Amino acid sequence: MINITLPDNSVKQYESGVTAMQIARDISEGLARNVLVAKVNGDVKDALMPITEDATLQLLTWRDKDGKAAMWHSSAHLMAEAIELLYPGVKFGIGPDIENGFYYDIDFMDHEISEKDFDKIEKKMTELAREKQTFDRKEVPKNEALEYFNQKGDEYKLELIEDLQDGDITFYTSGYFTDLCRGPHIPDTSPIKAVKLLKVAGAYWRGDEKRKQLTRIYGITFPKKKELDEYLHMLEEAKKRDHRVLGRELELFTFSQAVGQGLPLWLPKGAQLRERLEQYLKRLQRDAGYEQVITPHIGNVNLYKTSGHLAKYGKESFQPINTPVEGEQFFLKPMNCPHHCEIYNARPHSYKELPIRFAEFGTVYRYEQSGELHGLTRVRGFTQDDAHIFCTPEQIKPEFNGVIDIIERIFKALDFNEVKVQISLSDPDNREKYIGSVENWAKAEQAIIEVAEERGLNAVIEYGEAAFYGPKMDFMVRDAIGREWQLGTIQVDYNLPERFKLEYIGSDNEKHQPVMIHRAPFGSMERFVAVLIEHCAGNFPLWLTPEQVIILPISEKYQTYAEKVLNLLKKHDIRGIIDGRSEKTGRKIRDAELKKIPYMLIVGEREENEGSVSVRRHGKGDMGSFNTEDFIRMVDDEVEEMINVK
RNA sequence: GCCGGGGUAGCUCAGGGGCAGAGCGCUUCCUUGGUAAGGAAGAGGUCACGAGUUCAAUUCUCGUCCUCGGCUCCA
Repeated sequence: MINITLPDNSVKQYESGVTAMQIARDISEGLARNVLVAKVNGDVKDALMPITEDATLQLLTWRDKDGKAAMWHSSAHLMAEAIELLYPGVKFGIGPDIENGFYYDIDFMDHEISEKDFDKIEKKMTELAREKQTFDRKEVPKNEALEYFNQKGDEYKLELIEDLQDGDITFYTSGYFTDLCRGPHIPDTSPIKAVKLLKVAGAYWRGDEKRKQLTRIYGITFPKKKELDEYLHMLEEAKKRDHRVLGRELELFTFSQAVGQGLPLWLPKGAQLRERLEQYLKRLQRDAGYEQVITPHIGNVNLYKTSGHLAKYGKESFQPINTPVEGEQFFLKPMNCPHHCEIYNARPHSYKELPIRFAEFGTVYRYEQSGELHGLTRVRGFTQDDAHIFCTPEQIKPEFNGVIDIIERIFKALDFNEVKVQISLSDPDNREKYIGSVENWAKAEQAIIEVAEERGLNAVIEYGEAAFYGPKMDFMVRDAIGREWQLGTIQVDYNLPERFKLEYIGSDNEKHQPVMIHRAPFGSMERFVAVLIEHCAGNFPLWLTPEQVIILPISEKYQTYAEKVLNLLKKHDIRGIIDGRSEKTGRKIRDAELKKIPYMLIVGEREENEGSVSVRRHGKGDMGSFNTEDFIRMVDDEVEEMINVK
């Protein structure tokens, strides 16, 4: 007999060899129907795998992340089975589950495949799923495994098996399809009720661009049709929020072929919005002891020799600018740090001055690969909300705290309420790839971990993810429809202080090297605005939005009164416009709603007589009549509340 | 950079070897109104750019640029 500990800490005894499925059935038939896989002593296993020793057991269903993963991985097998039946002779690469669904990389040989074929494959998958095919696991000796795929003529699987140890190889068979697979899988195909193939794309075998490109088909499955519909609705919603579409509709930014790929042009409304963001951050930074600096857009090639960037990125970036002077070369700056180091070096510093914080909205240029460019999230010219903090090793911790204060204020002011933090530290088994002393790294990493703990940040620590020059902390936000975006970053740097020979005189009258901290709460203005647009679907917070108020006179007779109201708003720094067209009120309201202007003020005879405005809130409807002064106070209060959140 | 879609009016898109199309938007006129589309008329195009095939190319072929979905990359 073995002891099985369930999540509620109750312990049950079973015969050795019992399966998770049997235990589930023992608890309730309903649970057994929903079990997809099981976590046995912390490892996710097939629900039908015999358990032969004492174990903690957690039964996983569609509600669990690992349950979904198993379902989608099994769906990848199901898709492969359908494709093998429809296109005999195709060869298979790998087919894992991913965050949303699964894919399979397939060499279709002579078959042409496109989205037009999805319908046929989906139908076949649904048909096979209804057969309630079981996923049967089998351990296979290496030579047998090779023999199987040799006969099948699948060189991709053969290559995968070559890399595996004899004894570690398992096959899963479902219906007519057998695949090399570690598992785990769901018990049978019956939970796969709704199937949708999403897109087809090319992907190199093993991610190597020198090797053959396979066809990758992405798909997703659900246990209920309704859930699939909801998912597809979410995708539609995401499409509507696409910042490239909203950016055009709301006249925020554009691109021009004539100017060049990946070089955004900010339109007046977009520039206004961006400037407001910059002003806001500048104010926070001024209060936190930062000093603004301004540096040129280019730097002499020698600057980048010193920084080391030339050797690493020179060929893959924008090429140098030549001058009439033979041999003189300048580079567009790909980052602001070297310039800021030179500012630091402009005169000697005492320890009493530290920390020194230089801030600059610095525009930089990086030659990103053409296929990587995407709207405002990935561009070739962008502005970082950059700052560099020069401090002593002891000051790392308070400086991190100060930066996090700023980042948290910003996220709150912009309604990003779910924030995750990733702390990237060095790989303890691979010390030699990092620059800087072991003691300094330990000190900095300790400081970062402590800060995260003391502040109760929702943080994960990743060892080996640090840059060669220092550990870092990255901030991820979840947007309104559940997608995660990486925004702010704080990075410790031991490299540039060394390369630029940065120093300060300590209390011991000796020279010491300061630590440099790079930080950008937004990341870049471009990327941040893109994420913000998609987060709020273009409905910007009142304090930030280009036009806060639109005045809608009922008819041209009230144009003068509308102008009077507008002037009053202007005096209180409220941004507004008048829709003076000879259209009906219904029409003006509709257009203002589509332009996502937060407040609509309808004014006619009644309002003119009373000195009032009829207020309509975007997306919410009629709020009734307000004394104009009261309305102004309401707007002021709403703006204050957003900006001054603690 | 690589693979695969695509580029026709400001936007969304239809069309197709021989007169360039629709809806929305825009302009003008009529209408002067009360919480999501009032009516009429009009303007607007080198069919991305360059070459080739053809009596004739927006349409077919090739190249370039741009764009979209992936892959790779990301100081």
